[in-house]
Amino acid sequence: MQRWLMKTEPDTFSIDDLQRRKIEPWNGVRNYQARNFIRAMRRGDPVLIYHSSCAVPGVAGIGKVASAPYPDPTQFDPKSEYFDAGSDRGDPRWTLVDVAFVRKLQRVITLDELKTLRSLGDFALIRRGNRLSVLPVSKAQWQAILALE
DNA sequence: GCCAACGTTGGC
DNA sequence: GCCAACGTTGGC
Repeated sequence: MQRWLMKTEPDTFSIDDLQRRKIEPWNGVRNYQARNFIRAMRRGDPVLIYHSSCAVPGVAGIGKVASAPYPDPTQFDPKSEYFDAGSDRGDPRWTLVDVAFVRKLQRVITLDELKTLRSLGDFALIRRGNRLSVLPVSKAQWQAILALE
């Protein structure tokens, strides 16, 4: 089992939206490194849901991977903002998983707090200039983050 | 294959 | 809204 962190912009899709929907196809990831992490996901893997590009960026809740990785259908939909004319149906370029709601945190654990957590070690989320929207979280990092709740 | 231009992400 | 970081594109 591996642990992950997935970013979402709460103005577009927040932890509350995930709670209402219960399960959501996590479409629109269009970065090869993030895609490769998605392809390594397995059903049941725990996921930190992170709110980005908002007033208080931080970890807002917990989800879990609820499907095997499969081709992101939006890449073949010309009407979708995620359409990719270069993707081949025989060998789709972009992959997603379904993410299920597990719980909201009692409070958002902010990026500011995470930056001060020495125990996180080298963590991609708090590296300067980081833009990865899907990244792995070690067991130690997972526990250190949730200990702040 | 290099690299300048351009686009996107995301914190502030 | 600004801008640093960095990925992608395309001319050469």
